[in-house]
Amino acid sequence: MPRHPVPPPTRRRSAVRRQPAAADNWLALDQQLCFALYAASLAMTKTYKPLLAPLGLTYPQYLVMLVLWEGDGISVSTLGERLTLDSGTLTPLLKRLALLGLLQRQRDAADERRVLLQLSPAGRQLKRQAQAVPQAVACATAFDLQQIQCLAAQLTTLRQQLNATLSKAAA
Amino acid sequence: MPRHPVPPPTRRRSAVRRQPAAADNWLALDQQLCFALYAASLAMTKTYKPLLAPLGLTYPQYLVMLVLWEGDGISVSTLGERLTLDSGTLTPLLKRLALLGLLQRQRDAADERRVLLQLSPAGRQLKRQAQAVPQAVACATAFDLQQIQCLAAQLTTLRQQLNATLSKAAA
DNA sequence: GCCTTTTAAATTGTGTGCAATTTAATTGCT
DNA sequence: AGCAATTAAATTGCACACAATTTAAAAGGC
Repeated sequence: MPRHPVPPPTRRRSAVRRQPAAADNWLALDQQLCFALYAASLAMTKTYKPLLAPLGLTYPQYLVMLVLWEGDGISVSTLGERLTLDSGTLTPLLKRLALLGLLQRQRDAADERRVLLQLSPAGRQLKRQAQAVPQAVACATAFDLQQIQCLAAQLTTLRQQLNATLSKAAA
Repeated sequence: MPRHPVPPPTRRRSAVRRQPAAADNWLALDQQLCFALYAASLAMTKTYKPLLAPLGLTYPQYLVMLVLWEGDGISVSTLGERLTLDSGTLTPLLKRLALLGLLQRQRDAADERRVLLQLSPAGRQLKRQAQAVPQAVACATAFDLQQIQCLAAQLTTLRQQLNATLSKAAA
């Protein structure tokens, strides 16, 4: 029975002033948001997996298709801004979607640097099969619509704030 | 200027009965929770990166260290339950942490299947350097403590509910 | 005690994410 | 026009995540 009896507090650097608990708790508190976010995101991905398997899509691929179903003909960088992903992630992913026959990637004649993304008929068709996915996920959350929207709004605010902080740090 | 004029709605499969908008909106609404979660999680990871770089840790490695700082001597699978990660992810990650000299991995003498994780003195020392990280992140969120804790609680509930649904589906 | 079943890690292979670099095309400045 | 600076994708290399398989050890049934 390898229950660890809490490794004796070796290295209590001088008991002069015991940290007022708050310092220790920060590292636990931390886990409450960053880890809660991390674990929830992984759980969400796992929830989608069996629902997307019949469509032949991974979760990030599904997110790309969501954007393109709202409007295709956009460039890789526009897609990247929408999903906060860069070409390093998107290029191979888009090549796979092209290989699946869901879209075409073609250089913009007006600006040869850009690659424009066009859904194929099969890619458009797939939207119908995807219609059932969101409800299934909403059901899996056991949250009502209000809770879902409220939580989503908070997360969006959080993301924007984090990105704003990151932008400031870069400057 | 390759502004795309919205590809003319080719393939409007028979205008017999226009989908009542709700069906279309589900795929957009969906993006509000699952994508909000996804993007917020990525933004959180990016926020941690510069803060963890001085410690020589990646974000998942930091999460492992958080667990071990709360109590080491645990097995890989116990750690995995805590973080909802499996050995396929943890084994190489733990080998890197061992290579950094932050922990030792050793077979449990009482059960040779298990590998127990012991922090090294350097691993324990690192906790002090990590003390400043949570506050810096909390600051970057621009949320107050109440908001952070409330959001974390909702995300934990969400994760538990999703996992419960996944368990049921497996049965 | 033997043998099947279960369990714990490790391994293999695929698919992200992202930093850093490279390549190619456009823009801006003079 | 000519050239430096900028921009868009692609590429390279590293580190997760995870399904599926493998290996080895322990547990259970008879």
